[in-house]
Amino acid sequence: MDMKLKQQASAITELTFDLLRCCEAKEKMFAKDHGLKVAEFRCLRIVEAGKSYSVQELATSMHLSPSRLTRIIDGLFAEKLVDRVQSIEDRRFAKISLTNKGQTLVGKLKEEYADLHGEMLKDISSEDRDKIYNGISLMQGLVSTWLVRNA
Amino acid sequence: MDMKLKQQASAITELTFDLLRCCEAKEKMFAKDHGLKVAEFRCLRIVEAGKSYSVQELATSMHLSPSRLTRIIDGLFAEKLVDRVQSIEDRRFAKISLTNKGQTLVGKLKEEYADLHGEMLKDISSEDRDKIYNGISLMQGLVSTWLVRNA
DNA sequence: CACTATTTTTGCGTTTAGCAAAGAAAATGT
DNA sequence: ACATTTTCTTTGCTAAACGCAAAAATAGTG
Repeated sequence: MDMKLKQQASAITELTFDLLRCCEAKEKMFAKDHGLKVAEFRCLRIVEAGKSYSVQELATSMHLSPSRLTRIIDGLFAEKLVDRVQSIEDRRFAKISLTNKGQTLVGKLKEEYADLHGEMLKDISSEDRDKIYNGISLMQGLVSTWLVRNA
Repeated sequence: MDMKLKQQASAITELTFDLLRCCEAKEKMFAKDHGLKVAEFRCLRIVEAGKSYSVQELATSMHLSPSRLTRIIDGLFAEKLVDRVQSIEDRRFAKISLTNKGQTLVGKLKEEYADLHGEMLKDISSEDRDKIYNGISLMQGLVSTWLVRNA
């Protein structure tokens, strides 16, 4: 009886596809409104204040190539949003971290991006919000492990 | 007490963001494996056999500009996957539809893309699949209406 | 110290995307 | 009837996003 699975898979495929398009549009709008390129916004969004990252770490967590990350970081560095120093222990490594200016911006960015989602979520019940959280959480886990196995 | 909302919004923001990156990687892999550009796959995925579409229809449903669509269709046309004819009633309109070759491909594409998701979903319970469906469905609706209002 | 492995950067080509202007056809006003 | 405006698509141009392969720099190893 995995007719059921097939049907569910089909529906979820369709829905995820649509969600993706919408969220991409949403990200693009948000980045533009804040004077950032989409790639820059995506990168800033994952660096935490105080921590430092290698190019590779950022690349893998963004699902991009290291060379691509070099370019994105170039941009952020030019805007003085991140520092880039050679690691002392192993000078092959770069250590990328937020400048003060970067920290301020990222703080604002995260705040406002969450607010945007708050705006979307404010008219539904708390239970429905939990349903969204649980559903997306499950899906994210599945896609993520699938990717690891198939990449 | 909309502290709760803020917290939920924050968590959903984070999760959606991660899901997005993974699904983009997934789409890219799938398109590449089928010898298609990502944009082409995305376009083919929304055209149904037997129907015909204007450039604008495709553009809006893909959240892209008409000019971008012209180029994507150029590519599909060159590969003889779609036909492009002038509408007889109003010759400003283009009527884009799948060729036989296109129909065959799209059928296979949809089948295999759903199978890929079936593969991901096969090890969880039917109830959890419903949770995913419900969660993503809710979210998709919210983002979609938000976009309409804010674009 | 030569050789190999790792990390990042550079050069280059491809893909994705939109804007503004042009082109073509229909609708509208006078 | 025909000039004007509107609508739909395409073209020319530019920017952004991205990865591959080679180079550069450093570390580790026989």
